[in-house]
This record gives sequence, C-alpha cells and structure tokens, in this order.
Amino acid sequence: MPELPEVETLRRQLAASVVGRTITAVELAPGSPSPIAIPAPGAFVAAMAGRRIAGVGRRGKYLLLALDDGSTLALHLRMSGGLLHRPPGTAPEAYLRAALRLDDGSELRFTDVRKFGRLWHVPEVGLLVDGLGPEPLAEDFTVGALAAVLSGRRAPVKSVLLDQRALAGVGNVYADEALFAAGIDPRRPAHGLSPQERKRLHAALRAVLGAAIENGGTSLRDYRGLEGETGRHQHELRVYGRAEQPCSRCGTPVRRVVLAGRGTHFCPGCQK
DNA sequence: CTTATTCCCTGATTGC
DNA sequence: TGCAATCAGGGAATAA
Repeated sequence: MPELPEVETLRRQLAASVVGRTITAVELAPGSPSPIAIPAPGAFVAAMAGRRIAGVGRRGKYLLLALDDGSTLALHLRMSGGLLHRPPGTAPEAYLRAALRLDDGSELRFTDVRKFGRLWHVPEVGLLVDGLGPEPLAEDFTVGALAAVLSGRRAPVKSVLLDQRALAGVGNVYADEALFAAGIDPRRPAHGLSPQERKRLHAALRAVLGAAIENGGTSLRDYRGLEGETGRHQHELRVYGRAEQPCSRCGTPVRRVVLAGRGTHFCPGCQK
C-alpha cells in the first residue's frame, strides 16, 4: 500500500531519472475502468504528446509531474498501483495500464492489479490537492499543528490520522507504526490526547515516516520502487502485520482489531 | 459539520 | 484436490 514514504521514494527517483525528458507518446491498455480520471482518455493522450517533464512533486500520496506548459500530470497509486521506469525494448509487465514513452526511448509505466489507481491531467493542481491536510514532514508541521488536526475530533485517533483532509499522506501501515512508537492506543478519541501524548505522536509520525523514506519504503504485497526493486522498511515494522506475535518491546502479543474499516495493530502492553 | 458504512477490484488465503 | 467464500485496503460516495 503506497503511502507517503513510498510516493516520496518514487518522487526522488523520478527527479533523478525523468525530469527534463519529453513525453513522445502515451499508450493506454484497454479495459475498464480507465486509469485516466481526467480528462477523457483520448484528450489525455493528445495532451501528453510533446510535453516536457519540468519537475516532480508530491502532495500527500499524490505524485505530481509538472509539465512545461504549466499543467500537471497527477498520479495516485491507491492500493496496488506501481510506477516503473523501463529501458527501451523492455517487455510489458502484467497489469500494465498506461505507458508514457519518453524521448530517450525509455518508458514510464503505470501498473495496477486492483485498478484503483488513477491519473489526472489538470491545468491547475490545486483542484486536486487543496482539500488535503498538512504535510507531516513539512517544517511548519509543529506540535501545535498536530493539536489543531486532533482538536474537536471524537473519532479514534487512528481514524483521524488516516483522514487525508486532516493529515496528508499517512495510511494504514504508518498510522499503526506511529501510534506504537508514541505509545498511544489507536482507539483513543483524538481530542483526548494529553499535550505530552501529542508531542510523542508528533515526533513518532515524523520519525517513522522519515525512517521509511530512508529505507526506500515498505514492500509488503505490492509496492516496488521505480526500477522494480523492493524497499527495506518492511523489516522495521513493529506492529503492522504482526498480530499474535510478541511485541518487540514488552513481549505482549500484538492485537489486531478493525477500526475505520481497516486492520489495526497495536500492543496492549505498550499503548495506553 | 461529524462519524460510520459500503463499494470498487482481484490475487491470496481460508474453509469445507 | 477443488471450488466458493472471505479478506486486504485508499478513498469516493452514501447514510445517519
């Protein structure tokens, strides 16, 4: 499940490999639903040809390719989407949904088993990302900013962390990991955290997300880097996917419950 | 405004 | 061994 660290890993790889390249053609695999959200597929293909990739950004879990005419090609991998940069002549992957051919003959390929991922071509990127909450790794994301995110929210703190309008980029894996690192029970009402707990959660979010980026992301079922390589952060997970196994810190079996419709992992011994 | 639930989609896993 | 039912989950849509 690509979350902020996985998308950021891809962004950094793209910055080093495709910025400055020009898109010569786009190929879309048949099948529905179309991976192109906006505009209609035909218009999308026509608009891409001849555009130079001027830069690559990220907002939450959106990857944003800035094009030379000021428009943006946005990509969201959702559950099982992948982005690959392949040399000329590479055989097509299974579940290939879209390919951007570049002027050096290489291809940027979007694959997606479960077909939830989407691409958008928009003249103004704000239309897509303005509703997102703050970036947890931004310099101005202070403890106070986290307090503002949590205030007035009676929902479980994990549900709020997953809410992209509250906080951008955190998904199921890193929400569980950050709450473990902060020693907070994911079921606690968000507004009930003490100042000390908010401080711990703030530090934990930034530490966990930062470490995952340094490790090139978490490769569980689906995520791969731009060259198809696996990340390394799956080896650092403390609670996610470890139900019934002893907590690495206190030995209590890790519990799994369902919260916000998502599998939620925590240590009853460490997280109060 | 809030929170909870359903749905999309398909490979992997589980149950009989 | 085979086949059907269940599970996984990001986010949009819907319900309350």
